[in-house]
Amino acid sequence: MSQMLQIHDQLREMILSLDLGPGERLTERWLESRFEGSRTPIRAALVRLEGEELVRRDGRNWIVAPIDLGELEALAEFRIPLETTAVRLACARASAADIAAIEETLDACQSGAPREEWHRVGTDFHVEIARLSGNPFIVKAIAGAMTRLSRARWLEVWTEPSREQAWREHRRILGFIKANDPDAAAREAADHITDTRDRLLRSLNEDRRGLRARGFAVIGLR
Amino acid sequence: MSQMLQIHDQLREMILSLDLGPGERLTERWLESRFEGSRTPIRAALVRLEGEELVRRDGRNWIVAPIDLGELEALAEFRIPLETTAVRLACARASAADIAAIEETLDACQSGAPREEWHRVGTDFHVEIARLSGNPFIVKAIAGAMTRLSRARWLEVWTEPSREQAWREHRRILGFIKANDPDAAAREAADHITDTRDRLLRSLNEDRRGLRARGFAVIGLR
DNA sequence: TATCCCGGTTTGGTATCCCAAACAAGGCCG
DNA sequence: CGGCCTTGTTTGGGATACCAAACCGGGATA
Repeated sequence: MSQMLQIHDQLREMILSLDLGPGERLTERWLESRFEGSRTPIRAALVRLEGEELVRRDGRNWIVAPIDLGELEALAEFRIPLETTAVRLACARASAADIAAIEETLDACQSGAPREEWHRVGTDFHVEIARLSGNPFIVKAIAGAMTRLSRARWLEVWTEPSREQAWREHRRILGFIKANDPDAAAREAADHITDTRDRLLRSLNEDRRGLRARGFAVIGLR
Repeated sequence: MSQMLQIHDQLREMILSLDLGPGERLTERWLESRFEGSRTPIRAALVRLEGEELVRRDGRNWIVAPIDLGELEALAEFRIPLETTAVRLACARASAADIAAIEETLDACQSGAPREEWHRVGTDFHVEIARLSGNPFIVKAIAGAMTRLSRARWLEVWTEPSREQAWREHRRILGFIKANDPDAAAREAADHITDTRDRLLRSLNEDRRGLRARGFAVIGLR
């Protein structure tokens, strides 16, 4: 693979895993030594990441895109019509095998699994469901939304019950798709998005102090 | 403005206006002489345009993204839930002044206006409506969708009646928002998207010969 | 002591250079 | 005569060189 793509992927991973702090400045020279490549591929990777809004310009400088917790509401508002549409289409179009494959990945994530695993599966679920819709625009839009959500979800304090709750909701959505009940699936999907948003916001609100202590500027959180 | 952004904007314009044919190869050296800049900013512009899917890689080469007329259905399917949501939100959130501003741009486009004007206003309308929703994710998604539609709409043979029809539908959507009737606005918006898609597909189907004559590969058109 | 100014340093923006791989054309061999 | 290989050219990928602007810090000054 080209060096630029390697750098892009690594940098992306570092950003999404909060290895690089939101708002942190990135100098091309630092990245140059960090990745042992010249500025050319680094620059390309940065431009690419800028398109994904994971990196942003601040004047002439590059910075890791800050997390704006205020956009969590807008994000849910955006996801609801898309995901309800996605599950409706999935009812009409998904094959039993596709559904079974998603069921398997859900089952593979047991209570004991590491947090990274839960995080990834919880995100991928929505993208995979979107894929069942067969509509590439919906898939890309949801994938983008989940990416934007991803870092905020790392900030959340995950309790066992809330984790189980989300898992059950995923399971229910999938069940309604399997049962070919588009209305119920859509209702369940919308509720799930709302619930998840509320859980996330509640957790962040309760943990404001903890967030600040960990050095996160809690911006946009009402 | 930086040279890279100038190149990006110009190239983007050339692509969207079909000045550069879909599928046409772009060599960095040609762009270098065309824009009288070095390869560095040109490559950055290309990477950026790749993110907008206006340019694509074909092996090691850069090409102008082909038009896939087969995605027109998926595009409508994607837009309907988003735009119905947008108009609903607009009913709740838009100020009279915002609505009036859009009305004005509609009125400013009279029958005698050049085709470019109609094209632009017809595209911008949807983005402006989305903006009334106050949700930046919806705005960006719809803007992206309209960009993807843009080139296909240039291929359409525009008749005076169909142009008037679209204008009336825009007017009606706006009217329902103004009247604060979200259900009617949503229904109208969905119908408009469906109608527009059908008009476009019908026109392209009837004009297959013309398209081929103009050198367009009619791919993905059922 | 607070402020302003100035020069040195760092940074991103651009131009060039080098390279390996892809490509195309021409010639060689079967 | 046709297919294959060779070789010269073109292309994109990466590295480096150079520049102007932004930034920073220290010293002079009010």
